[in-house]
Amino acid sequence: MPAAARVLAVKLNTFMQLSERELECLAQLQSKPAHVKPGHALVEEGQTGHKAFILQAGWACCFKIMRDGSRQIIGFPIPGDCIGLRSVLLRTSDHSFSVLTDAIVCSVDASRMMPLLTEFPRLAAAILWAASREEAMVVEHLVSIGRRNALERTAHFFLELAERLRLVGMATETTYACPLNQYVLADALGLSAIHVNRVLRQLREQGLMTLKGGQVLIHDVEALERLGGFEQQDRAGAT
Amino acid sequence: MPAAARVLAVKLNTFMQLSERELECLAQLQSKPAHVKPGHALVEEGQTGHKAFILQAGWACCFKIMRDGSRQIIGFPIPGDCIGLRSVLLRTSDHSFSVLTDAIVCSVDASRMMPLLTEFPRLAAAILWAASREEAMVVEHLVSIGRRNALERTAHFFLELAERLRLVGMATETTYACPLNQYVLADALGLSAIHVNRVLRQLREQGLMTLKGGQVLIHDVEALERLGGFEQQDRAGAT
DNA sequence: CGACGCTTTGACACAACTCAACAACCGTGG
DNA sequence: CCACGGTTGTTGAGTTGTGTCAAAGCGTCG
Repeated sequence: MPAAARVLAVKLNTFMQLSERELECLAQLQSKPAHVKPGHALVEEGQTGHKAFILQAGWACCFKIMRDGSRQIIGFPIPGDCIGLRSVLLRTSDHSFSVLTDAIVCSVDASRMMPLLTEFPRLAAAILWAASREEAMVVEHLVSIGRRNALERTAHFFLELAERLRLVGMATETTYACPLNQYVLADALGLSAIHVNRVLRQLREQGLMTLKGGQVLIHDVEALERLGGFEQQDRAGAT
Repeated sequence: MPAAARVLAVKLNTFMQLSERELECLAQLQSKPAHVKPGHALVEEGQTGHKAFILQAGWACCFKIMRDGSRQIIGFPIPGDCIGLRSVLLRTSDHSFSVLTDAIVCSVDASRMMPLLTEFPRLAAAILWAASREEAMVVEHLVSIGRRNALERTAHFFLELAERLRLVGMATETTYACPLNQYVLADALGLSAIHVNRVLRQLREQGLMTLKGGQVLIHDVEALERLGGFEQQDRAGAT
């Protein structure tokens, strides 16, 4: 299996042990990894070509654009995450994806996807599991925007990101690279860019965390978790 | 197949034609329908008993409680919807479910769920599809809270609800029964109950819609859709 | 060097929240 | 039958969090 295609396999493996045969199939599903430039849109909302991708390296975001031009970012896929899984199943994509940094993606052949699910049911279950985890993240995001104020919300966001990145070895306990600027953060957190700035300053002045030069530094994990109402998730799978 | 168990089947059938055998299995998965009283909690957050339910009649909501006691409602399952599908796959339930009116539910035997997915792959695909649709709703909700103001958000909410209810024959073009009070609406819309009241008044005074005595009346669909940025969804499935 | 993208800051406006009170509606029980 | 308490809806006044506008600081890159 090509090295790049292995990211997804590693992830699904945490849910259930996959056989040689299943792993091979998973690998065949993925095209040769392709480089993508920042700003490139992988999927446009409303698009009907049922495309899916697996992010191998780099940062991306999925979002919806409102009529007035503002946008809401739904989430930030990190390496190993599926992009546009839903658009394969539903007829059209209900949101857009674009790449934020130089990235590497494998596209997934959607036409081969459905038969695969039928042929390798365990793989289907694993994918269902991955989709569930993704939905859980969206739910947490929804709760955050609905019932946390800007400060709590931002604290929670960076903690959750830290945890996800740690799982794929892209973060230490207290620091990680984060190429998201304040405009992007604003669209994710449901705030204005200017307010994000104010909030980041507060977090900095209270000695909780710093975002500078694309690097997140968490100074006081405990206090930050208390502020953001963050709870370490048990993300192990079943069976 | 018991009449009550058919709700789900009808829904999945809109995605793909299911065989006799598959339908039968689907029916066997569901327990005898049980009555549930308002306020009853079906699933508690953090609970590890992997239970899932299918709502047959009545209204329910799924939500998360914050440390400070406030809550965010994620969504309102309506008849035919799955409750707690994710908690079967992830180890623990990440949010709570409770019933708002007198309701009828079938519980789904989770231990039989996983083997079933392996044995009836097409059923697994159908369930994956249903899960995708549910996630799309959560995403739309997220966008609403993040980037729409109270008025737009409320308009959008009642339109989306109308559309969903219409699919199961519980709404006409312009009216439906809606037993949600302003406190519940507030927790769903990420607002305070008092502000919901003001918003409802505005909608009423502008001749757009009325919520009175548990009945929603849409006076001007077009204007309401324009206000809420609502787009009729194509919800047909693939294959 | 200037242009550009991103960050930072201040002053002000406004949407939504809080608190407090009251009104309408209900089922219950005297 | 009416009085009652509980729930839900309604309204006003004042506060606060967040958005908007405007402008300046700072790096980087061509």
